Amino acid sequence: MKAGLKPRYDGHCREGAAPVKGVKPIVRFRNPREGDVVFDDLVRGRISISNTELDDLVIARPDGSPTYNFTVVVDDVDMAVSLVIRGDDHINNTPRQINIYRALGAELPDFAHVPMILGDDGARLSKRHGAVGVMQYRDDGYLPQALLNYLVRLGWSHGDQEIFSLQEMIDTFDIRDVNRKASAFNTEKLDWLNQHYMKSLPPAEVAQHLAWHFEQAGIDPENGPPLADLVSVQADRVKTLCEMTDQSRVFYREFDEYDPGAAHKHLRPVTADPLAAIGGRLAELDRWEPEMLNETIRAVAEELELGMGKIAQPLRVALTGTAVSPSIDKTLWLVGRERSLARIQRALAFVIARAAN
RNA sequence: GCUCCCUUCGUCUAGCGGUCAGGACACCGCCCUCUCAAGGCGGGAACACGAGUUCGAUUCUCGUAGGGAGCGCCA
Repeated sequence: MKAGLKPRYDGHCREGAAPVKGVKPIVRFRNPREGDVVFDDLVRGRISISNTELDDLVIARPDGSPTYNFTVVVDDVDMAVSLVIRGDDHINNTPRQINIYRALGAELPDFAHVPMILGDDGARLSKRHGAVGVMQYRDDGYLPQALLNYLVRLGWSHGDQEIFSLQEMIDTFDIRDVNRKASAFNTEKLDWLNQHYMKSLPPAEVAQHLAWHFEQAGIDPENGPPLADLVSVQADRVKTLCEMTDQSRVFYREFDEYDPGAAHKHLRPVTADPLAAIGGRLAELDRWEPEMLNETIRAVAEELELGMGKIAQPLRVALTGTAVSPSIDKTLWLVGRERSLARIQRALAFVIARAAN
Protein backbone atom coordinates (compact mmCIF):
# COMPACT_ATOMS: atom_id res chain seq x y z
CA MET A 1 0.00 0.00 0.00
CA LYS A 2 2.91 2.27 0.70
CA ALA A 3 3.94 1.79 -2.89
CA GLY A 4 0.51 2.90 -4.05
CA LEU A 5 -0.53 -0.63 -4.83
CA LYS A 6 -3.66 -2.42 -3.87
CA PRO A 7 -3.51 -4.68 -0.86
CA ARG A 8 -3.54 -8.15 -2.28
CA TYR A 9 -2.62 -11.79 -1.93
CA ASP A 10 1.07 -12.39 -2.39
CA GLY A 11 0.62 -15.64 -4.26
CA HIS A 12 2.33 -17.62 -1.58
CA CYS A 13 0.64 -20.89 -2.42
CA ARG A 14 -0.33 -20.06 -5.97
CA GLU A 15 1.74 -22.90 -7.37
CA GLY A 16 0.52 -25.33 -4.80
CA ALA A 17 1.81 -26.18 -1.34
CA ALA A 18 1.63 -28.92 1.22
CA PRO A 19 -0.98 -28.60 3.97
CA VAL A 20 0.32 -26.93 7.07
CA LYS A 21 -0.51 -28.61 10.31
CA GLY A 22 -2.95 -26.72 12.45
CA VAL A 23 -3.96 -24.40 9.62
CA LYS A 24 -7.33 -24.75 8.02
CA PRO A 25 -6.73 -23.57 4.47
CA ILE A 26 -8.92 -21.40 2.30
CA VAL A 27 -9.20 -21.89 -1.42
CA ARG A 28 -8.36 -19.13 -3.87
CA PHE A 29 -9.21 -18.77 -7.51
CA ARG A 30 -6.09 -18.69 -9.63
CA ASN A 31 -6.80 -15.64 -11.69
CA PRO A 32 -4.91 -15.11 -14.96
CA ARG A 33 -2.01 -12.72 -14.49
CA GLU A 34 -1.91 -11.26 -17.93
CA GLY A 35 -4.23 -9.86 -20.51
CA ASP A 36 -7.48 -7.96 -20.16
CA VAL A 37 -11.00 -9.00 -19.45
CA VAL A 38 -13.25 -7.34 -21.99
CA PHE A 39 -17.00 -7.53 -22.13
CA ASP A 40 -19.77 -5.65 -23.85
CA ASP A 41 -22.20 -4.43 -21.27
CA LEU A 42 -25.67 -3.96 -22.70
CA VAL A 43 -26.04 -0.56 -21.14
CA ARG A 44 -22.44 0.56 -20.60
CA GLY A 45 -20.92 -0.61 -23.81
CA ARG A 46 -17.43 -2.12 -23.92
CA ILE A 47 -15.70 -2.39 -20.58
CA SER A 48 -12.13 -3.50 -20.26
CA ILE A 49 -10.06 -4.21 -17.22
CA SER A 50 -6.58 -5.61 -16.86
CA ASN A 51 -6.10 -8.95 -15.16
CA THR A 52 -3.33 -7.36 -13.16
CA GLU A 53 -6.05 -5.48 -11.30
CA LEU A 54 -7.71 -8.70 -10.28
CA ASP A 55 -6.57 -10.58 -7.23
CA ASP A 56 -6.67 -14.30 -6.60
CA LEU A 57 -9.93 -14.08 -4.80
CA VAL A 58 -10.99 -16.48 -2.08
CA ILE A 59 -13.69 -18.84 -3.27
CA ALA A 60 -13.95 -21.11 -0.24
CA ARG A 61 -13.51 -20.39 3.43
CA PRO A 62 -11.69 -22.65 5.88
CA ASP A 63 -14.95 -24.42 6.68
CA GLY A 64 -15.49 -25.07 2.99
CA SER A 65 -18.34 -22.61 2.52
CA PRO A 66 -18.15 -20.76 -0.80
CA THR A 67 -17.98 -16.99 -1.19
CA TYR A 68 -20.22 -14.66 -3.14
CA ASN A 69 -18.39 -14.11 -6.41
CA PHE A 70 -17.98 -17.84 -6.79
CA THR A 71 -21.51 -18.87 -5.84
CA VAL A 72 -23.09 -16.27 -8.07
CA VAL A 73 -21.38 -17.74 -11.07
CA VAL A 74 -22.08 -21.33 -10.15
CA ASP A 75 -25.70 -20.58 -9.43
CA ASP A 76 -26.23 -18.67 -12.66
CA VAL A 77 -24.51 -21.38 -14.68
CA ASP A 78 -26.73 -23.99 -13.02
CA MET A 79 -29.81 -22.04 -13.92
CA ALA A 80 -28.53 -21.32 -17.41
CA VAL A 81 -29.01 -17.62 -16.85
CA SER A 82 -28.48 -15.88 -20.17
CA LEU A 83 -28.80 -12.24 -19.15
CA VAL A 84 -27.60 -10.69 -15.92
CA ILE A 85 -29.20 -7.35 -15.11
CA ARG A 86 -28.02 -5.82 -11.87
CA GLY A 87 -26.94 -2.59 -10.23
CA ASP A 88 -23.84 -0.89 -11.54
CA ASP A 89 -22.15 -1.36 -8.19
CA HIS A 90 -21.43 -4.84 -9.52
CA ILE A 91 -19.44 -3.70 -12.53
CA ASN A 92 -16.20 -4.21 -10.69
CA ASN A 93 -17.13 -7.77 -9.82
CA THR A 94 -17.96 -8.73 -13.36
CA PRO A 95 -14.41 -9.28 -14.68
CA ARG A 96 -13.63 -11.62 -11.78
CA GLN A 97 -16.80 -13.52 -12.42
CA ILE A 98 -16.08 -13.73 -16.13
CA ASN A 99 -12.77 -15.39 -15.37
CA ILE A 100 -14.58 -17.91 -13.22
CA TYR A 101 -17.09 -18.61 -15.99
CA ARG A 102 -14.17 -19.29 -18.28
CA ALA A 103 -12.38 -21.50 -15.80
CA LEU A 104 -15.59 -23.46 -15.48
CA GLY A 105 -15.86 -23.76 -19.22
CA ALA A 106 -19.29 -22.19 -19.01
CA GLU A 107 -20.95 -20.01 -21.58
CA LEU A 108 -20.94 -16.31 -20.70
CA PRO A 109 -24.26 -14.60 -20.15
CA ASP A 110 -24.91 -11.07 -21.34
CA PHE A 111 -24.41 -8.41 -18.71
CA ALA A 112 -26.37 -5.22 -18.24
CA HIS A 113 -25.43 -2.89 -15.42
CA VAL A 114 -28.11 -0.38 -14.64
CA PRO A 115 -27.51 2.76 -12.65
CA MET A 116 -29.02 3.20 -9.26
CA ILE A 117 -31.89 5.42 -8.35
CA LEU A 118 -31.28 8.49 -6.22
CA GLY A 119 -33.70 9.99 -3.75
CA ASP A 120 -35.76 13.13 -4.35
CA ASP A 121 -32.84 15.15 -2.97
CA GLY A 122 -30.32 13.55 -5.31
CA ALA A 123 -28.69 11.60 -2.53
CA ARG A 124 -28.17 7.90 -2.74
CA LEU A 125 -30.97 5.73 -1.45
CA SER A 126 -30.09 3.73 1.62
CA LYS A 127 -31.85 1.96 4.45
CA ARG A 128 -31.39 5.07 6.49
CA HIS A 129 -32.34 7.46 3.77
CA GLY A 130 -35.35 7.27 1.51
CA ALA A 131 -35.38 3.63 0.58
CA VAL A 132 -38.83 2.08 0.85
CA GLY A 133 -40.48 -1.15 -0.16
CA VAL A 134 -42.76 -1.09 -3.18
CA MET A 135 -45.86 -1.68 -1.10
CA GLN A 136 -45.22 1.63 0.58
CA TYR A 137 -46.40 3.24 -2.63
CA ARG A 138 -49.73 1.47 -2.38
CA ASP A 139 -50.02 2.65 1.20
CA ASP A 140 -49.26 6.17 0.06
CA GLY A 141 -52.07 6.06 -2.46
CA TYR A 142 -50.36 5.37 -5.76
CA LEU A 143 -51.87 3.18 -8.44
CA PRO A 144 -49.77 0.27 -9.74
CA GLN A 145 -50.01 1.67 -13.28
CA ALA A 146 -48.62 5.01 -12.15
CA LEU A 147 -45.69 3.54 -10.29
CA LEU A 148 -44.84 1.19 -13.15
CA ASN A 149 -45.09 3.97 -15.69
CA TYR A 150 -42.96 6.24 -13.54
CA LEU A 151 -40.30 3.64 -12.94
CA VAL A 152 -40.03 2.55 -16.55
CA ARG A 153 -39.36 6.14 -17.61
CA LEU A 154 -36.67 6.56 -15.00
CA GLY A 155 -33.48 5.92 -16.91
CA TRP A 156 -35.25 4.77 -20.02
CA SER A 157 -37.24 6.47 -22.72
CA HIS A 158 -38.93 5.85 -26.02
CA GLY A 159 -38.74 9.11 -27.91
CA ASP A 160 -40.96 11.70 -26.29
CA GLN A 161 -43.54 9.24 -25.02
CA GLU A 162 -44.46 9.68 -21.37
CA ILE A 163 -47.50 7.46 -20.95
CA PHE A 164 -47.08 3.72 -21.38
CA SER A 165 -49.58 0.94 -20.92
CA LEU A 166 -48.19 -2.29 -19.60
CA GLN A 167 -48.36 -3.75 -23.09
CA GLU A 168 -46.53 -0.76 -24.57
CA MET A 169 -43.81 -1.16 -21.98
CA ILE A 170 -43.40 -4.79 -22.96
CA ASP A 171 -43.42 -3.99 -26.66
CA THR A 172 -41.04 -1.05 -26.63
CA PHE A 173 -38.65 -1.62 -23.76
CA ASP A 174 -35.12 -2.61 -24.64
CA ILE A 175 -32.39 -2.91 -22.04
CA ARG A 176 -30.01 -1.37 -24.57
CA ASP A 177 -31.91 1.92 -24.37
CA VAL A 178 -31.36 2.28 -20.66
CA ASN A 179 -29.31 5.31 -19.62
CA ARG A 180 -25.95 5.08 -17.96
CA LYS A 181 -26.56 7.90 -15.54
CA ALA A 182 -28.08 7.51 -12.11
CA SER A 183 -31.41 9.29 -11.91
CA ALA A 184 -33.16 11.02 -9.08
CA PHE A 185 -36.63 9.98 -8.02
CA ASN A 186 -39.08 12.81 -8.53
CA THR A 187 -42.22 12.40 -6.47
CA GLU A 188 -43.93 15.32 -8.17
CA LYS A 189 -43.83 13.57 -11.49
CA LEU A 190 -45.08 10.38 -9.91
CA ASP A 191 -47.95 12.45 -8.50
CA TRP A 192 -48.74 13.73 -11.95
CA LEU A 193 -48.79 10.24 -13.42
CA ASN A 194 -50.89 8.98 -10.56
CA GLN A 195 -53.46 11.66 -11.17
CA HIS A 196 -53.32 10.95 -14.87
CA TYR A 197 -54.24 7.33 -14.25
CA MET A 198 -56.89 8.18 -11.69
CA LYS A 199 -58.48 10.40 -14.33
CA SER A 200 -58.10 8.15 -17.32
CA LEU A 201 -58.59 4.62 -16.02
CA PRO A 202 -62.17 3.37 -15.78
CA PRO A 203 -63.57 4.82 -12.53
CA ALA A 204 -64.69 1.37 -11.46
CA GLU A 205 -61.11 0.13 -11.67
CA VAL A 206 -59.77 3.02 -9.65
CA ALA A 207 -62.61 2.47 -7.20
CA GLN A 208 -61.30 -1.00 -6.41
CA HIS A 209 -58.02 0.46 -5.25
CA LEU A 210 -59.81 3.24 -3.44
CA ALA A 211 -61.90 0.71 -1.52
CA TRP A 212 -58.75 -0.61 0.11
CA HIS A 213 -57.90 2.88 1.35
CA PHE A 214 -61.41 3.38 2.65
CA GLU A 215 -61.03 0.23 4.63
CA GLN A 216 -57.70 1.39 6.03
CA ALA A 217 -59.29 4.67 7.03
CA GLY A 218 -62.25 2.92 8.59
CA ILE A 219 -64.79 4.47 6.26
CA ASP A 220 -67.71 2.37 5.09
CA PRO A 221 -68.29 2.92 1.35
CA GLU A 222 -71.88 1.77 1.86
CA ASN A 223 -72.68 4.97 3.73
CA GLY A 224 -72.41 7.18 0.72
CA PRO A 225 -72.19 7.38 -3.06
CA PRO A 226 -70.76 4.52 -5.15
CA LEU A 227 -66.97 4.77 -5.15
CA ALA A 228 -66.87 4.92 -8.95
CA ASP A 229 -68.99 8.10 -8.83
CA LEU A 230 -66.67 9.52 -6.24
CA VAL A 231 -63.64 8.75 -8.38
CA SER A 232 -65.16 10.40 -11.41
CA VAL A 233 -65.46 13.71 -9.61
CA GLN A 234 -62.47 13.63 -7.26
CA ALA A 235 -59.85 12.29 -9.66
CA ASP A 236 -58.79 15.63 -11.04
CA ARG A 237 -58.71 17.25 -7.63
CA VAL A 238 -56.21 15.02 -5.82
CA LYS A 239 -52.84 13.44 -6.44
CA THR A 240 -53.24 10.23 -4.48
CA LEU A 241 -55.89 7.81 -3.30
CA CYS A 242 -55.04 8.82 0.25
CA GLU A 243 -55.94 12.41 -0.49
CA MET A 244 -59.07 11.24 -2.20
CA THR A 245 -60.02 9.28 0.88
CA ASP A 246 -59.29 12.18 3.19
CA GLN A 247 -61.24 14.64 1.13
CA SER A 248 -64.21 12.37 0.71
CA ARG A 249 -65.04 11.55 4.32
CA VAL A 250 -67.73 14.17 4.34
CA PHE A 251 -69.74 12.18 1.78
CA TYR A 252 -69.85 9.14 4.06
CA ARG A 253 -70.02 10.59 7.55
CA GLU A 254 -71.32 13.62 9.35
CA PHE A 255 -68.80 16.29 10.07
CA ASP A 256 -68.56 17.64 13.58
CA GLU A 257 -68.36 21.34 13.13
CA TYR A 258 -67.87 24.02 10.51
CA ASP A 259 -64.45 25.23 9.65
CA PRO A 260 -64.35 28.46 11.69
CA GLY A 261 -62.97 30.60 8.89
CA ALA A 262 -65.34 29.23 6.28
CA ALA A 263 -68.36 29.58 8.53
CA HIS A 264 -67.42 33.09 9.53
CA LYS A 265 -67.02 34.16 5.96
CA HIS A 266 -69.88 32.35 4.26
CA LEU A 267 -72.53 31.39 6.79
CA ARG A 268 -73.58 34.96 7.46
CA PRO A 269 -77.07 36.04 8.44
CA VAL A 270 -77.70 37.30 4.91
CA THR A 271 -77.38 33.79 3.62
CA ALA A 272 -80.38 32.56 5.54
CA ASP A 273 -82.89 33.37 2.82
CA PRO A 274 -80.88 31.94 -0.06
CA LEU A 275 -80.20 28.77 1.89
CA ALA A 276 -83.82 28.39 2.77
CA ALA A 277 -84.83 28.98 -0.83
CA ILE A 278 -82.37 26.39 -2.09
CA GLY A 279 -83.42 23.92 0.53
CA GLY A 280 -87.02 24.33 -0.51
CA ARG A 281 -86.36 23.96 -4.21
CA LEU A 282 -84.09 20.98 -3.81
CA ALA A 283 -86.65 19.23 -1.66
CA GLU A 284 -89.05 19.35 -4.58
CA LEU A 285 -86.70 17.54 -6.95
CA ASP A 286 -87.80 14.04 -7.75
CA ARG A 287 -84.42 13.01 -9.05
CA TRP A 288 -80.94 13.84 -7.78
CA GLU A 289 -78.57 14.21 -10.71
CA PRO A 290 -75.78 16.76 -11.28
CA GLU A 291 -77.43 18.33 -14.29
CA MET A 292 -80.72 19.20 -12.63
CA LEU A 293 -78.99 20.12 -9.42
CA ASN A 294 -76.91 22.60 -11.34
CA GLU A 295 -79.96 24.02 -13.10
CA THR A 296 -81.79 24.39 -9.81
CA ILE A 297 -78.96 26.27 -8.13
CA ARG A 298 -78.57 28.59 -11.09
CA ALA A 299 -82.27 29.22 -11.22
CA VAL A 300 -82.38 30.17 -7.54
CA ALA A 301 -79.37 32.43 -7.96
CA GLU A 302 -81.06 34.17 -10.83
CA GLU A 303 -84.33 34.61 -8.99
CA LEU A 304 -82.58 36.10 -6.00
CA GLU A 305 -80.36 38.14 -8.31
CA LEU A 306 -77.27 36.79 -6.65
CA GLY A 307 -74.01 35.73 -8.24
CA MET A 308 -73.11 32.08 -8.11
CA GLY A 309 -70.41 32.94 -5.63
CA LYS A 310 -72.92 34.25 -3.16
CA ILE A 311 -75.00 31.15 -3.50
CA ALA A 312 -72.52 28.37 -3.96
CA GLN A 313 -70.10 29.20 -1.18
CA PRO A 314 -72.63 29.29 1.67
CA LEU A 315 -74.17 26.13 0.30
CA ARG A 316 -70.76 24.50 0.06
CA VAL A 317 -69.98 25.27 3.68
CA ALA A 318 -73.41 24.02 4.67
CA LEU A 319 -72.87 20.76 2.84
CA THR A 320 -69.26 20.04 3.70
CA GLY A 321 -68.30 22.29 6.59
CA THR A 322 -65.50 23.75 4.51
CA ALA A 323 -65.00 26.27 1.72
CA VAL A 324 -63.43 23.76 -0.62
CA SER A 325 -65.18 20.93 -2.40
CA PRO A 326 -66.04 19.76 -5.92
CA SER A 327 -68.32 21.95 -8.02
CA ILE A 328 -71.51 22.62 -6.14
CA ASP A 329 -73.71 20.38 -8.28
CA LYS A 330 -71.33 17.47 -7.90
CA THR A 331 -71.03 18.12 -4.20
CA LEU A 332 -74.81 17.96 -3.79
CA TRP A 333 -74.89 14.86 -5.91
CA LEU A 334 -72.26 13.06 -3.84
CA VAL A 335 -73.62 14.16 -0.47
CA GLY A 336 -76.95 12.77 -1.56
CA ARG A 337 -80.48 14.02 -1.24
CA GLU A 338 -81.37 13.26 2.35
CA ARG A 339 -78.03 14.25 3.74
CA SER A 340 -77.96 17.46 1.71
CA LEU A 341 -81.39 18.59 2.86
CA ALA A 342 -80.53 17.81 6.45
CA ARG A 343 -77.26 19.71 6.27
CA ILE A 344 -78.96 22.73 4.76
CA GLN A 345 -81.36 22.74 7.70
CA ARG A 346 -78.47 22.43 10.07
CA ALA A 347 -76.73 25.40 8.43
CA LEU A 348 -79.93 27.39 8.56
CA ALA A 349 -80.15 26.80 12.26
CA PHE A 350 -76.54 27.83 12.64
CA VAL A 351 -77.08 31.04 10.68
CA ILE A 352 -80.21 31.95 12.59
CA ALA A 353 -78.51 31.33 15.90
CA ARG A 354 -75.63 33.48 14.75
CA ALA A 355 -78.00 36.27 13.73
CA ALA A 356 -79.62 36.16 17.15
CA ASN A 357 -76.33 36.83 18.88
C1' G B 1 -3.77 5.91 -3.37
C1' C B 2 -5.05 2.53 -7.53
C1' U B 3 -8.87 0.63 -11.07
C1' C B 4 -13.59 1.04 -13.32
C1' C B 5 -18.04 3.92 -14.28
C1' C B 6 -20.88 8.59 -14.84
C1' U B 7 -21.72 14.22 -16.44
C1' U B 8 -27.93 18.00 -21.79
C1' C B 9 -33.03 22.88 -18.40
C1' G B 10 -34.29 22.40 -10.85
C1' U B 11 -35.92 16.92 -12.09
C1' C B 12 -36.89 12.76 -15.88
C1' U B 13 -35.19 12.80 -20.77
C1' A B 14 -34.75 13.38 -26.84
C1' G B 15 -30.36 13.95 -29.57
C1' C B 16 -26.65 9.48 -32.32
C1' G B 17 -21.24 15.94 -36.89
C1' G B 18 -24.81 20.86 -39.48
C1' U B 19 -31.33 21.42 -34.79
C1' C B 20 -33.84 28.46 -33.28
C1' A B 21 -30.78 21.95 -28.63
C1' G B 22 -37.11 18.98 -28.70
C1' G B 23 -40.69 16.83 -24.97
C1' A B 24 -42.48 15.90 -19.88
C1' C B 25 -42.85 17.17 -14.45
C1' A B 26 -42.20 21.43 -11.54
C1' C B 27 -42.27 26.87 -11.75
C1' C B 28 -44.25 31.84 -13.62
C1' G B 29 -48.16 34.60 -16.45
C1' C B 30 -52.93 34.82 -18.93
C1' C B 31 -57.76 32.52 -19.98
C1' C B 32 -61.82 29.66 -17.97
C1' U B 33 -64.45 29.74 -13.17
C1' C B 34 -69.36 28.79 -7.57
C1' U B 35 -64.28 27.30 -3.93
C1' C B 36 -60.12 24.07 -4.82
C1' A B 37 -58.58 21.60 -8.72
C1' A B 38 -58.56 20.08 -13.74
C1' G B 39 -58.16 22.12 -18.63
C1' G B 40 -56.44 25.71 -22.66
C1' C B 41 -52.67 29.23 -24.25
C1' G B 42 -47.93 31.48 -23.48
C1' G B 43 -43.05 32.12 -20.86
C1' G B 44 -38.26 31.56 -18.31
C1' A B 45 -34.83 27.45 -17.87
C1' A B 46 -29.55 22.97 -20.02
C1' C B 47 -25.09 20.73 -23.54
C1' A B 48 -19.46 20.84 -16.38
C1' C B 49 -14.57 22.91 -18.22
C1' G B 50 -10.15 22.84 -21.55
C1' A B 51 -7.62 21.13 -25.62
C1' G B 52 -7.70 18.53 -30.07
C1' U B 53 -10.05 15.90 -34.86
C1' U B 54 -13.12 18.32 -38.56
C1' C B 55 -15.28 23.11 -43.25
C1' G B 56 -18.38 22.36 -38.79
C1' A B 57 -18.84 19.77 -32.47
C1' U B 58 -23.97 18.61 -27.48
C1' U B 59 -22.46 14.52 -30.67
C1' C B 60 -15.71 11.68 -31.95
C1' U B 61 -10.60 11.64 -29.05
C1' C B 62 -7.63 13.15 -24.90
C1' G B 63 -7.16 15.74 -20.46
C1' U B 64 -9.24 18.61 -15.97
C1' A B 65 -12.97 19.17 -12.39
C1' G B 66 -17.07 17.08 -9.91
C1' G B 67 -19.88 12.63 -8.56
C1' G B 68 -20.33 7.20 -7.90
C1' A B 69 -18.49 2.21 -7.29
C1' G B 70 -14.75 -1.43 -6.31
C1' C B 71 -9.94 -2.72 -4.24
C1' G B 72 -13.08 -8.65 1.99
C1' C B 73 -12.70 -15.50 4.23
C1' C B 74 -20.07 -9.30 2.78
C1' A B 75 -23.59 -10.13 -0.40
